[in-house]
Amino acid sequence: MLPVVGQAGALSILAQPIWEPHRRAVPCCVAVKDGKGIGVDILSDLNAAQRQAVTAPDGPVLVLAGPGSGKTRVLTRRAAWLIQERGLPPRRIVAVTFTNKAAREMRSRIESLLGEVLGEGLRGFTLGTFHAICARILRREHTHLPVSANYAIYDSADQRAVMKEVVAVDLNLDEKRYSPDKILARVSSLKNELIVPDDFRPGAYYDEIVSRAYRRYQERLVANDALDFDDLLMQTVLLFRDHPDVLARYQHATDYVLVDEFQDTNSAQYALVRMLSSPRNNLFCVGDEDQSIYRWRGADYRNILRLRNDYPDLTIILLEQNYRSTQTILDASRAVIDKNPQRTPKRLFTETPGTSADITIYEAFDEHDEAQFVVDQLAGMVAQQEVEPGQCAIMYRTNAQSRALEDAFIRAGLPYKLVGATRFYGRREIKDVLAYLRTIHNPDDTVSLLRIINTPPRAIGEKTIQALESWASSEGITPGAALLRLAADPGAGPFSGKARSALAGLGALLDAWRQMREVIPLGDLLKLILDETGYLNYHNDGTEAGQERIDNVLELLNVAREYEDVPLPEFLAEVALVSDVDNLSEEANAATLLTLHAAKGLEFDVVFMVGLEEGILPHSRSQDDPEQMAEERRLMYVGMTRARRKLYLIYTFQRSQWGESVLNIRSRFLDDIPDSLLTMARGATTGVGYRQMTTWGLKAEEPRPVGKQIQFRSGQRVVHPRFGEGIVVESRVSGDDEEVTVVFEASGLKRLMASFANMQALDE
DNA sequence: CTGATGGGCCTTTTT
DNA sequence: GGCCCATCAG
Repeated sequence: MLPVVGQAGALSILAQPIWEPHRRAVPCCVAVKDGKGIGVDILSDLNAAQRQAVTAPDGPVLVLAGPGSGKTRVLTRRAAWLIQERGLPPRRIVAVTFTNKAAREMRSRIESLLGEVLGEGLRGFTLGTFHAICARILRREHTHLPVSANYAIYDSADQRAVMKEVVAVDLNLDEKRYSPDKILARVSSLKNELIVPDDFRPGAYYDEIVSRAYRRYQERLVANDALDFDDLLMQTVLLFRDHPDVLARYQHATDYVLVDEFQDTNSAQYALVRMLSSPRNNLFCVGDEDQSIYRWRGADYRNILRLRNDYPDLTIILLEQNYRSTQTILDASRAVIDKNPQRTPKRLFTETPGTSADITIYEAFDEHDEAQFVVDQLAGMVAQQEVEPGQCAIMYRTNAQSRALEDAFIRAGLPYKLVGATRFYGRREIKDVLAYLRTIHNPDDTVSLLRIINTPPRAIGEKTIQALESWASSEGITPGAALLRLAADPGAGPFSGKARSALAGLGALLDAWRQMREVIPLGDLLKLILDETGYLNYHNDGTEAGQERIDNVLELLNVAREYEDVPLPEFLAEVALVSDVDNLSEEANAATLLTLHAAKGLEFDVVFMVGLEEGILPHSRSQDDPEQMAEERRLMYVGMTRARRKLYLIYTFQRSQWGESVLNIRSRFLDDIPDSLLTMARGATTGVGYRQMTTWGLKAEEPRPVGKQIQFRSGQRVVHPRFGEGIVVESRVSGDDEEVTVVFEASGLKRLMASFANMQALDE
């Protein structure tokens, strides 16, 4: 028997006005005592172009805003202006941002701008990411969907679990040949293009598999009462397309739509923006095609062009004055981005002069030297009181690069903030605990149930799970529902004594929690789960890693206590949609380590960009596609333009990648910056290619002669009859021969045996 | 049924 | 260098 619970949450959602978001219990700072007058402020401190944008007439507006040109400022002022000068009620405005953090900041800025004039604050103002806004719409309109109002939001790990089942069980294919991740990537791009399984016409054989997998995957999601990230967008668009009455309701409730980071919208998001803002077409988009870095996620900066075509009366405003960086940093960034074809040329300028000392270029020996250099420079500047640590950032292309940097910071005893890498909400222990909450909330979410069914171990193994699943399916219910039935009627089902008591025990716990959640706050519920499962003790193995896991769970408990009076579904949805940047704390005065992607929209006094090497930035996976290469260049541009006063550009001579040493050539992007804008730090050289390595030849460790005398030394120039000229990287005795590693000018890295290679040493 | 161990893979970026 | 998976002994 299923207990009837969960109505309260649903009702409180339905009772809200159509657009009203849930307001968190966490106090949000409303700067009421701003002292300034009311009304005049909105246009103060704006340049002509910014003012033009803020006060633009109704209808579609596109603001093309270069980095540091006051994009956020224009967006918030526009919203405030609409509310105050045009008298629009906040609840009739929809504003979309790229991250939750940006949304939070925008809200508090508007509130402080408008001050007391807004008695009740921004009540009903719809402000959030596309995903968050869509999640809310879908929950409210679930009757038109195949899922309930309690639907779970699956992240990539959950998606993977589902797709693995699809490939292995439903399609009976080899996971090695048909990687779930690859298929998911295809499915994701199909969803971003709004292509449902029925509309997909596979051409090649592989797509035939994708098509079948896509269909089964969707079926499994529905069976789990779940949607994935891409569904949030696609299903909302489909909902609006197939139910004109629903769309009309939202359109009537919406007078104005504002969109930030417009260059990073995908087809689904673009469709959504068009639908919502129609028929009034009061649409205000802000973006910069040069900062479009999410192509791989379906984003298409050409939406900016589409906007021009779709709205012939589009007002376009260019913001070209930069208020962030020095002239030197701006010139160097421009030298890099100017090489991209097909872009609107911009004349970015600043009134802040600069010198060539603003940009330092450094060739490190390897990633450890690189990290040490960063730490030394940082510590030096902080000691001289030239900069606050919190105003410094170290940026890299891939998360894997953070490790060496972290090590150096730890060894130097310097604090740092790390964005991404092992994302808080991606950690195993956090996912475990959230899976408990998700199962309580929605027992049909089988992915979550399977995650916790034997975590911590409670003697429910593979065999028992299979028995549960087959019994559930014979009864026509989900495994979660089967567990609850077993709790109510421990005699049901075909289970042996041990398995039966284990399953019924878990079912009873679930059942009890499901009833408790109605009457106790979220934090208490979580505490109860931790206590009754012994989850913390499960990780208490005396190791450092175990303690860290416990700390993380306790941290989650703190978060849950902040959401005390928030209904469970709201909490789960919010938690599923938080990004790393959202959690970036402003409090700690420590340097920030983050990927270039995560750096978008942020600014720092001092920026270190590391790993500026061919294969890393630009990434090797982008080499053969000009479009992707253009995106790598934009990534470089985004990184450089984050810096206010000082920019370090760093690359290494050699780097360990995949556990072995690799010799890298410095990034082509560096060579696009005129020397006159740069200062060379020790070790840096201009000019491309392997020649720079001679600098390090002497620094490289001398091979220790073991028994036999060696012929070649690292750093030595050699010539090979077939490969031509090169430089020895390493040479060591191997058996009774000598193994020489050489990087050749023409053909790159080769490993050769001295006795066969017939190489000649060259004199310098 | 669990935990330890070793081999074969990779690794871009994230809401 | 690390993660996931399969395998095996208790």
